[in-house]
Formats: sequence, structure tokens, C-alpha cells
Amino acid sequence: MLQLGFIRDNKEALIKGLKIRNFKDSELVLVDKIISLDDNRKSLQTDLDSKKAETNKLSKAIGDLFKSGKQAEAQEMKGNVSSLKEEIKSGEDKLSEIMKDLETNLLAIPNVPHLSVPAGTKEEDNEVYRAWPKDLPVLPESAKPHWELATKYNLFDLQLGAKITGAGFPLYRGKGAKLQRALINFFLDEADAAGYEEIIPPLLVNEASARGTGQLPDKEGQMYHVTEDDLYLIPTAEVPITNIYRDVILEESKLPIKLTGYTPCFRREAGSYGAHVRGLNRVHQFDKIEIVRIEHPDKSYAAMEEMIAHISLLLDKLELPYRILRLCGGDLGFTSALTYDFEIYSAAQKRWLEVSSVSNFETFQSNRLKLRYKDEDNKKSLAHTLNGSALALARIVAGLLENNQTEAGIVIPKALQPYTKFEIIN
RNA sequence: GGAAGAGUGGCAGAGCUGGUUUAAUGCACCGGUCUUGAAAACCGACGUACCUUAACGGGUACCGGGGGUUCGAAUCCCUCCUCUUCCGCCA
Repeated sequence: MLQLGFIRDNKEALIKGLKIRNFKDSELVLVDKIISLDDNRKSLQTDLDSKKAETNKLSKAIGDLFKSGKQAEAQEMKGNVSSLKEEIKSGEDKLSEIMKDLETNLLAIPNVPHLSVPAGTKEEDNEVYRAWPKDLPVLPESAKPHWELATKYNLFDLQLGAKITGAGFPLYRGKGAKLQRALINFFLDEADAAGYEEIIPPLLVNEASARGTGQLPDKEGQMYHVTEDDLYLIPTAEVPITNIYRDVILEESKLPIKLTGYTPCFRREAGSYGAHVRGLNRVHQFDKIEIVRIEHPDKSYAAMEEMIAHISLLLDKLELPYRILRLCGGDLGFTSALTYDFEIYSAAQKRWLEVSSVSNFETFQSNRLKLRYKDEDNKKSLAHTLNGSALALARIVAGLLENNQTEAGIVIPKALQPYTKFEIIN
């Protein structure tokens, strides 16, 4: 959610940004509507505040009269307050109505895209930020997609997952399970080495947390909802980890804050189906190591570069071909100012698979979280929040299996061998 | 799940028979005096959000959340949440 002050002061920049996001003229009137609602809010509040000040003064006077025994005068004054009270009551009703209206409209405004965000409406418009510098691997015709390899080597079983739970809940077994565990530990160790504090958060969150990071009310249908207790299964560790700092005012010297956490992630992915979701390409439950940063506004983009370097290193160590995309206005998430997607190349499927998404939310998320820092002069400002996957497992596994298949079996990259304790899956 | 108790400013902790509490007091933090420096002592400032003002300043709301009673609520009532202790269940 954007700050009202920002919208008022940067109306032109906001409208320009919304156009990058392909807002139509009919939708752009929202901005003026918000400003005029806020005007109403201000004048109404000024009016209400002065009326309340008046009643406070009168109440005090009544108390003094009672104390000095002037009952009759006190009673008379009581009568004078009642009309004022009625005006306050109706004013408050009106104010809360305006506030509600204002909030609804404010929630419809996405984050302002960073200046580097390219225009565009679809995936193909995303800009290749860093291409894979070498030739893409080519596998023999006999190469198999990962779901066939999984069956051949007994690594994971989608039918069993479906039997136990439903489609999209893979069951890993044997070396497939060990590979998962190895990747999790590898990613966590790398994050630790890069200075991120490890967190094991709750996997279910309450509504306030889901709201804090912006999953609600925007992506309601994406999350599994435990209605009995009104809790949500986390779609990403970003939610519980970032909410550590909900309603917090940090000392500026505490910045930056760097956190990481491994969690399973649950996504309903309502409405997805088809060839692109076969195997591990898109599942309801997958494992992910997330990195989260809370940064000073001046340093958030430098931090973002660091995150990109960190994730690149992981993929280099895993010897996977990858490219980095800068998302266009049409593909950019609602809450993000700038997002880079990492895609690995699956040689068997002959297509790119998204394995990581790194976003800078600037103050969009921290405004809703009420996450601030105060500087030496005690001035409070919203911090910038960023996060990225480092990395998401399911598709990494898909890529490893496919790209590393040989006659002898599937070769485990050197960097991962200390974790798997085996060099080949055969 | 059952019973009892409790939730007050960064922390500790009064107020809780409704009206000099504009939330006492202590500690911590910050500024100052003193000191070669520090400590101690003393003086001062010391929450968050919003409205208003060019600024100084003024105003409103907030004592776990929400609602109610009253001219007036930290204080009374209702409701929800959380924590502590005991019991039950349990990896």
C-alpha cells in the first residue's frame, strides 16, 4: 500500500508508473478520487477534533462545578453538551465511512515500478537482464523429462502423493528424498556464509501477517485457509519472516537486517493446468529457502545486486545454465517496484523454468507492516523490504535431473556431493 | 479442553471505591551543569498516529483489541485476544 503523502506529492510520477503497468485512463481516475477522499477526511477530522476539544473542556468544567457544589449549573451545562455529542457521533460515522472507502481505493493501487522497469504486457516482454553466456546444453534425443527419470530411478511419486493428498503434492523417496535434504542444507549453508541469520518460522500465519506482507486481500485464493482456526498456510517464508518486523521501529544502526529461512510452501495455484504443470514444474507443496532483507532506502538497490550475486553463485555451483530477466510492467507483481526472475534451462523440456524471483518492495510492504527505522535525529521513516528465493527446490530438482542425465545415471554436481554423500543416481 | 490470575509508555511499576493523572515514581536512553576525563550529583528533555501552523506552537486519539454506560472511563459493563499458574490430553 502506498502512503497518502507520497500519492499527493508524486501524483505525476505515480500516474506514469501506473501506465507502465498498463492502467487504462478509466482506472487512472482512482488517483484523483483518492486525493479528494483524503481532502474530505482531513477537513472532517479537523472539524471533529475541535468539537471534541470543546466537549472535553465542558466536561472538565462540569466536574469543577460539581466539586464546588454548584449542582444546578452543572446540570444545565450537561444539556449543552448533548447536541455537540450528536454532531460528533454522526461525524465519526461519516469519517469511518470515508476511511473505509479510502482504504479500498488505496488497496487497488499497486507499487510504482522502478524507472528501469520496461513497458510490456506479457511474459515475452520481459527484458533479458543477463543472458546465459555460453551455448545451451543439448541432450540426445533419448533424453527424458524429469518425471520419467523420477520413475526410472524411483525418486519421487506423484501418484502416491495424489493418493495420500491430491494432485500436486509430490512424495519424494530414496535418493530423491536425500537430494531434497541435501539441497536444503546446501542453500542454508550458503545463505549463512553470506551473512543471513537462519530462521525456522511457523508454517501457519494469522490474518494480520497475511495482510502485512500483502497476500491479503490481494491473493486470497492462492493460500490454503484453515477456516476452523482462521489461519493460512504460508505460500512462502517471506510471510512469517518479514512479519517479525511488523509494527516495529528499528534503530537505524540495526540496518541492514538479513534473514533466511527454509520452509515448505503451499500454493493452491487455482486454475492452472496443462502441459506446463507436469511433474515438478508446478506443485501445491514445494520446499524453498527464502532470503529477506530490511534495508535503508538509500541502500536497497545495492542490496538487491548482492542478492542477485548470491543467487547466481548458487546456480553456478550447481552448474545449471540460467538467465536473469527484468520483469516488464505487465508481469511485475502488485507489491513490487522491481523484480528479477531467475530461470534455469531445462534441456530435456527445452524450456526455461523459473527458480527464483528477487523483488524490491521499497516502502510498499513496510507501509502496511508499519516497519520503520529512526535516524539520529529520531526521525522515523519506512524501511525498504526485499526478498528472493535462494532457492526454490522443486524446479531445481527438475533441472538437475534432466540436465545431468547420462548413460550411467544422473550425475550430482560437485558442490552438492558433500551433502548428498553420493555422486550419482543410478 | 477445564479452573484461577494477569495484560499500563524502552523496562520496572503505581493508579483500577470514575473528575487537579495533562498517566505518579524508579531505571535506561539523550542534552546540559560540574570535572583534566569519567563516575556521582544536580537540571532539563524523554511514546505513537493523525489534524492544524510558514514556524514556535495548538488540538485529537491511544493504558491488549473491539463495543457499551456516563457530561466525563486506565478506572464500571459486555465481548474477543494473548500471557502466567494449576488440571486434563499429548509428540
